Amino acid sequence: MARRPLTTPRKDASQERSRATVDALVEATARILVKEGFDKASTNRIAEVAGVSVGSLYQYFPGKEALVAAVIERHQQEIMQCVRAELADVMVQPVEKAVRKLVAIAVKAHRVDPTLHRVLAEQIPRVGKLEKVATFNHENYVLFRTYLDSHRGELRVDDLELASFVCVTSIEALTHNAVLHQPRMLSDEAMQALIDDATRLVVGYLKG
Amino acid sequence: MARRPLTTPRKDASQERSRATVDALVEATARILVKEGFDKASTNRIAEVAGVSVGSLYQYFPGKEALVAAVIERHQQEIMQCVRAELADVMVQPVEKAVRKLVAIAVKAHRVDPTLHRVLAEQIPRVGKLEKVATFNHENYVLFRTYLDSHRGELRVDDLELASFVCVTSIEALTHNAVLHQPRMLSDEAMQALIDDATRLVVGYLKG
DNA sequence: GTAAAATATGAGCAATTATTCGCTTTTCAC
DNA sequence: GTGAAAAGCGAATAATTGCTCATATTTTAC
Repeated sequence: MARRPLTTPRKDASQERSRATVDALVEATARILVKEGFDKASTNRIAEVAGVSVGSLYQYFPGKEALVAAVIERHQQEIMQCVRAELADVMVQPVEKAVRKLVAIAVKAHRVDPTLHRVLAEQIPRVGKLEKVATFNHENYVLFRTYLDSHRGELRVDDLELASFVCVTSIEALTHNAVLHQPRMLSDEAMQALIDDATRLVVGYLKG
Repeated sequence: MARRPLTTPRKDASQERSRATVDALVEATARILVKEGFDKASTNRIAEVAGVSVGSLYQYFPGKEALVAAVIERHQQEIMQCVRAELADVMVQPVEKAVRKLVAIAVKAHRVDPTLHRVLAEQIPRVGKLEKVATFNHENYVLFRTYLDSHRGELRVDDLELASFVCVTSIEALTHNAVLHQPRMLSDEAMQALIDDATRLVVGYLKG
């Protein structure tokens, strides 16, 4: 078998300068996605906006898809960072308190760079490497499942798998649509009303 | 001002042969979307698969976006055709019956060509002409809002706008994810369990 | 039949986009 | 300081795609 040509794009950036380059490229991709949309995000354009040459781009990313994937990953890291701390103490709360908190957290998560979030949700074709990236929700699902397990006594649902699916899907959809598509719900009072109702929806379901 | 050149793509297909061409193009677009994905759907490829020339394509469609839009429209027509009849009698049912029926209808709707539905939901960037096409849900929203209005007496929600949003969003998300992402729920019993739970979720919320 | 209108063709041009590679500059290790 | 490795450069090339137009075929109307 022939050895892979040396021209294969390398991946790791060991020096600080190169880490800055990688950063600039990801940041530029995000900015273009938000300001100009997905189809304007060509490799040449990204490099230009990042202030680096295309050559450098291909040194760290095999193509545009990888850039977009990096943007998504970074965005999810940001969300998780802002959310992880609050998740811990939800686990030991009774159902009503826990669900209310979870909904609030979901809203908060969707308010981290909502414009980017919207573009990622609406403009990025989930193909190739981007296919699995939407697995974000699975983590939530497992966590919620665990919570239900340990509070089984308070609940009137028998199929916890199904219940987790119902709750996580509903909370995610409600907060997502509210933040990204319902301008009317952006005020603090409106959002509080949504949190109240979403909580009532889910708690009513769980406690029969 | 200069007159638009005569080369502007025309739109209507008056003869039967041309209607067949248009049909073949839309059908080919759908097939490519499903089998090869969005980015493989170039105008040349679409024409090739349809068995017509690119020239003919541009005679009826200004570009690829219009083709995709046509596919979406056709798909929604198919769904509506299969659903409209059932919708009518929901309006006069009491809450529990009505919601259960609505959920069942939503499931049915998502089972009309689910593969295409999935591609349309996940791979098509909502830009340009495709931006508004996702307004599908708004129709559901208005209809449901009307239903709540005329059954206000049975309900324990005060903000009907919010309630409509909560119910429609939840039902749509649950059925969509169940049909398209949860292989485990495809069996008839599993689907019945989902319908039961989704109904309980929404009815519990509406009747306090 | 025949002329006009409608429809179909596809090679080919234009424009865009992805990607490479020979070369320069910077940084690191000693 | 010096050599080697890392990082950066960008014009040039390759590949893809969108789209037109001069020409050919089919249909319609009379």
